[in-house]
Amino acid sequence: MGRRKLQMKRIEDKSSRQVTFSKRRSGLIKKARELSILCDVDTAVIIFSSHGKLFEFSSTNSLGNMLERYRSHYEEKYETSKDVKPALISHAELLNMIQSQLEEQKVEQLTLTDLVKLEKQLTMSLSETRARKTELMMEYIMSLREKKRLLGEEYKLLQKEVAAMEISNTDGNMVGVDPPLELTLTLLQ
Amino acid sequence: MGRRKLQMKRIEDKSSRQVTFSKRRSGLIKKARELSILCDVDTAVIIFSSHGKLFEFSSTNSLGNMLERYRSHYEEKYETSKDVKPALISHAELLNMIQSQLEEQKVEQLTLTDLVKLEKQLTMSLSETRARKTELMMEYIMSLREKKRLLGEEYKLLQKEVAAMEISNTDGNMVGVDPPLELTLTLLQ
DNA sequence: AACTATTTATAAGA
DNA sequence: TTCTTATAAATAGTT
Repeated sequence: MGRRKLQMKRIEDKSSRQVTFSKRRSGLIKKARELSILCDVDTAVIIFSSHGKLFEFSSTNSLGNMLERYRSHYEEKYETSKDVKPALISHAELLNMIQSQLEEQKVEQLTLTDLVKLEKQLTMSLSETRARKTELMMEYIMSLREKKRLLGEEYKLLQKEVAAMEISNTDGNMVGVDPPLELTLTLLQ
Repeated sequence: MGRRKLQMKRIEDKSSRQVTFSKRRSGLIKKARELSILCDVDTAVIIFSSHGKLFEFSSTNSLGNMLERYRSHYEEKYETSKDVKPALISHAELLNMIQSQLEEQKVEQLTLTDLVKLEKQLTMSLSETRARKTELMMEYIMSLREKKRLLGEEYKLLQKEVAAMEISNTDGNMVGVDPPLELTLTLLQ
């Protein structure tokens, strides 16, 4: 669809190959986006330029999700990568930045509804990330709590033993030691 | 490009949504193939229909190759930073979302330069927020460590007292109690 | 980066 | 569904 019909083979002229790459790349991504919106499906596009530069599109909030989904579609065994990362920024902040960036452009073109829609999109993707982060934090905190619990048990055991010694001491003639048994375990609550 | 211009939103009529899906899906894959041939690049497309059926295209022999390449590209990009994990939504993805949201507004008002500036702003703000979160987490972790440290000190004190009792017991005639003093404080490391 | 002549994709109709 | 066709959209070559 241009001035001439192209033969379907590599464009040899480097310059026009680059121009065509740029045009068709954005065209492809636009089509992928439209497909996902119009037909309510998830679409992803990955492009590696001849020099290894990556271009990507995903209709879901992360291309990683698509890839994971793709893998699970075929490979039942896929190591769930735990190296998932915290989300980073509030929606309000993000919107502020976007708005301020656009302020000098055509803010009047952006309705509140547009921003709300945008926020909704961002919210969805952020909430997932946030959930993963919370999970990781909870794991860590639970492991600390467990350590404290174990220590607390040892501590109580020791208390009992000390108490037993005291009793045996009152029966015998032991030199007085006055352990601070009133130490509570509030720290372990 | 048809008899009428479509609104860019989900096609509600199930039948025509299905027809459009079929047409545009093959169109998208055709475009992906042409892009890879004309411009000598590697392209992959993944589509999950609303009922989970997978459609795929890859210019290389296997889509798996593309995904591996994608993954290594991604990991390489972030491998150097140990503390900070990569965001689930990359800036590229974020920009995709923003752009798609704005597409029907006034895209022509947004130059690539604007988007690059926006991305830069986002990047800065993300790293700040990330740093702040790390700070907070560190604070929290440090407070837990402090609690453990205090508890450890009490524990050591108790050990000493028990040891003192034992010594006085060997001097006297105490009934044997054998406290597990070998309990270490490794948990507190 | 823009512009347009053409080709291509596709929405609705048959 | 599949084929047709009017029309929208993409884009090759040009400026």
